[in-house]
Amino acid sequence: MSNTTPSIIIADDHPLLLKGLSDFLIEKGYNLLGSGNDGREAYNLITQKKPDIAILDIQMPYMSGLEIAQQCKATNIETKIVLITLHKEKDLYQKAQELNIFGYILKEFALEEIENCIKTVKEGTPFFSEKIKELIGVVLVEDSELSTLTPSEKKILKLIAQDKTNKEIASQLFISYRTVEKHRSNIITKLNIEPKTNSLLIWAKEHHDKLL
Amino acid sequence: MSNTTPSIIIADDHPLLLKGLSDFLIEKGYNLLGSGNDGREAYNLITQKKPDIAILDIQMPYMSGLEIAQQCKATNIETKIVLITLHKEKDLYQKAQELNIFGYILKEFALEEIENCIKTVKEGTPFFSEKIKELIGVVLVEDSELSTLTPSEKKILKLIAQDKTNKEIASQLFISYRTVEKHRSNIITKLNIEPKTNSLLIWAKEHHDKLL
DNA sequence: ATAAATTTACGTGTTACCACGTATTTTATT
DNA sequence: AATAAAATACGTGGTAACACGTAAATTTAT
Repeated sequence: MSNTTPSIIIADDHPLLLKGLSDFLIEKGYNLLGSGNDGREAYNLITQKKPDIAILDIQMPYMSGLEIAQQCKATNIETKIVLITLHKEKDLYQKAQELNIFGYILKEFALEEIENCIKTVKEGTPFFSEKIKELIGVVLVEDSELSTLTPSEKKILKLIAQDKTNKEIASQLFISYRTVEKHRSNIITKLNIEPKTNSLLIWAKEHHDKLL
Repeated sequence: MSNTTPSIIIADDHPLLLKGLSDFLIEKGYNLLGSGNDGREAYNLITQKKPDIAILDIQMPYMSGLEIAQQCKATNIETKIVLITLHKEKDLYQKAQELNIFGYILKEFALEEIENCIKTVKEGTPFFSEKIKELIGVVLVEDSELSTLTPSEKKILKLIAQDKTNKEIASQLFISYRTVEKHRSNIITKLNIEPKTNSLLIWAKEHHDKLL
């Protein structure tokens, strides 16, 4: 492993957070090349300065941290992306595989964890905290359940989550409402949903994000 | 108005944010008496140092910013509370009236707004940003709908949001399930909910946060 | 081309949700 | 004490959701 300080750029649309992170990195002697207030600024910084590491908020105006990672992947920029966010994003794990995301930090993390993360990522090893890993465990199980559904079943599940009745779904998909009912029944069986009247609707609502 | 610098304490459970705010206030020459990482620390700081202003995160371990404001009100501490948060809390406006909350800052605010807020609050004038005020307009309408519900109706609505069936609700409240049905019917009428089968469940789920 | 999986559709029956009305008891309000 | 509001409960009828089974047409995979 090299001993050179990695070059870093950061971006967050929350001024306070950006200041906190910026001050911290400077105090610790990191080679901070620049900071941006939104996704566009962040992306420009990355393409211009080609930093070793980019620490980015997920939710930012103009471009999200994920979109930036996507662009970097597409244009073969080797900057390692570390995402930082408040929300425990559930489907991030898969995306982390596809894109070049090397780390994931929650904002409530202690400052020391950020140093750990930078150190680890600098050496090319992905860094995900324990809390994240717990979450991923749950998600993987749930996703394996979801993957047993056929395309039509997923489509119907999406519409259920959008408050459609069976009849509405049927007319929207040009099929009989009895077919929709059959699909519902099959979905319930596959997902092992408790046998209560509105449990499928409830399930669909709760997992709405995964259906997009 | 006085020209003395107001004494301030701050608290946030996000280290980065706390650092950002702390650094900023110090750089600007404010009289920062201390900072806390959670609600308990914040409350202790307030009771010990009696600052002019306390800038607190709403969501913190042990004690929320709101609970701290409540305690200060109860014990006649004159510290002016300014809340800072990421989430646009919806029912904050009414509470701001009851408690001694003098300001409300969103974390995405520019740093200058914080200075404005401190200046305004120091003079005893509440500070709420334009964005908050927009939100309050919407909330007041929605709350007026909710306030037409009787206590029992609200209780049942909560249970509906918790995925309970009518029978479950009935046995939990020791009333007939027919009574629950009647309440449901009345709630639907009062809230002007669209006449679809599970629209009440959907409504309850969507407004779940307001029912707590 | 044949087998397997998926989608489509229906029958029958149960339970839950919802509308609308009536009516008694309990709780507030004044 | 009197009136109003809220909570309790039932009747009746309609629609939606769900279980479980059967079965044909279609698509996908091998």
